Amino acid sequence: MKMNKSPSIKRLPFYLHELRVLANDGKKSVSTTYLSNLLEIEAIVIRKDLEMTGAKGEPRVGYNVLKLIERIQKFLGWASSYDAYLIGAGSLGTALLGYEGFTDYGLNIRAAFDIDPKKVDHIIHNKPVYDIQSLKESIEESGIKLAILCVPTSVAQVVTDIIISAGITAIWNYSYCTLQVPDYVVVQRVNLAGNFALLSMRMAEGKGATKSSVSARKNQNTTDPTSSDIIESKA
Amino acid sequence: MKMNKSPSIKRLPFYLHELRVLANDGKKSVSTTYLSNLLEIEAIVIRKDLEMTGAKGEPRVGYNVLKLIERIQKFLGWASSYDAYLIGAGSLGTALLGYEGFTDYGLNIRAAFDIDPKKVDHIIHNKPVYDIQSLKESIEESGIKLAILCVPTSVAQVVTDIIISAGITAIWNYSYCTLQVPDYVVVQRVNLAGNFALLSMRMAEGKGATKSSVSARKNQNTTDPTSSDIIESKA
DNA sequence: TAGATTGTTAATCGATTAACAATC
DNA sequence: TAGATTGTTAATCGATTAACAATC
Repeated sequence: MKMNKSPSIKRLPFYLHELRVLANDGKKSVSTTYLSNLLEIEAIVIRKDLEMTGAKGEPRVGYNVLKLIERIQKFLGWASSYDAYLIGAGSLGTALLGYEGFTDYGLNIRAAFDIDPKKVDHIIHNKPVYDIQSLKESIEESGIKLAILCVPTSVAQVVTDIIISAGITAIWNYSYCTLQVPDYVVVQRVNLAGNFALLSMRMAEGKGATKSSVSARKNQNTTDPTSSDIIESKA
Repeated sequence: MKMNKSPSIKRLPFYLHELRVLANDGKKSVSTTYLSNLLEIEAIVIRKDLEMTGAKGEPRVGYNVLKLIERIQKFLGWASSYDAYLIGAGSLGTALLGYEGFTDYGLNIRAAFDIDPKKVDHIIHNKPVYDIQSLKESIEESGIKLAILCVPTSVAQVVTDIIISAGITAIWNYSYCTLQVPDYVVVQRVNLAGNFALLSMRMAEGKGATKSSVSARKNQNTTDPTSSDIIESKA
């Protein structure tokens, strides 16, 4: 049984999302063939991924939707919520503050920190924004271990050093730079550029296909959730 | 020679970024060992990736910085600029409009489209925001082929159908849903959830490492740019 | 020369895919 | 039973890693 494969892990949230929709619709069970059609991922791939979570299906029937949701959530550690601080409430940080989908990941942004006096001590998307001066103290007092880093590249390393010294052990890095951190700190890096690189390569290939030359067959292959656009650290 | 490996392609923008910094500093040549230290990617991996672009290095010296930049840009198709429309100027869309780094990817957002009268016909981050009613016409007239999709999940498919009928052939999908598109349309999907899944799995592992129990050895392994957090379509 | 590097070939590792047995 | 499905085992494919020759 495979235990920790990144491509598989990255696909799990897709299953989870669809399963929640199904659960909402009152569906009791679901087959991998059904999910396969929905997500355009091969059924055998889905089955292998689910195996990793320890989920058990029933031949001829499929998987129990609620049990499967529970399994995946537990496997990902999304059953309970991670508290986090968001650092840098610029345009990207503000967008993330407003992203309600994070609760689906079991992620709870408790507060944001910024240097801009116009933002400090205000509320953005229902989250308090504090002065970055108080960041170290807040981390120490709250015991929060996870930081979402959205500061400019120029200060990313300095801020990183500070938050690590305050007790942060996991960083979701939206700043476009390689952070120097001690071994025990986990950094997960967002790589929008890499994602766009894949898109532009595929646009460039083109294969001469234009709208008019295209067959009318069922659309497919538009999404290969094997890879993605954000970078992770080694385990 | 490997020709189209996604993990490699996603790493290229990292090299490009550092190379530009080096070029700015007036550095003439660079070795893969140097880049390796900077990016925490194995030198042999970098060499293999560069080989893919057709770049040639000089034993004992390294690669010419400017030539390498040119090579990578050409390989990625970033030498000339892609014009794009951004659809949905909500919090995420607004953040992307303000992201100046896109010019580094050869991406030029020409305008945004939204349904909100408070935004329509205004300027956000120096980009005009038009009524989404005029989207179809604008695509047809401008001949723009690339759309950055930031609309709510509930309308993503409808909007997708419209823009494809208007001539869009490539979609960078920030909406969290699987889009149904014809074969000739390329969809690159952002998978923040998958990225966070990797982070939370690694946080959960933990291995009991706490700040105090940690060795002081040189930080490393904090970034493995092999995978990322956004999803791509099949070629 | 010794050493730092590129570039090439082979080996290993890991993920996907295929085949098919088992289930009811 | 036939058929839809899960689950398991083996085969294939692709990416990384290792080893080392070539260069100056």
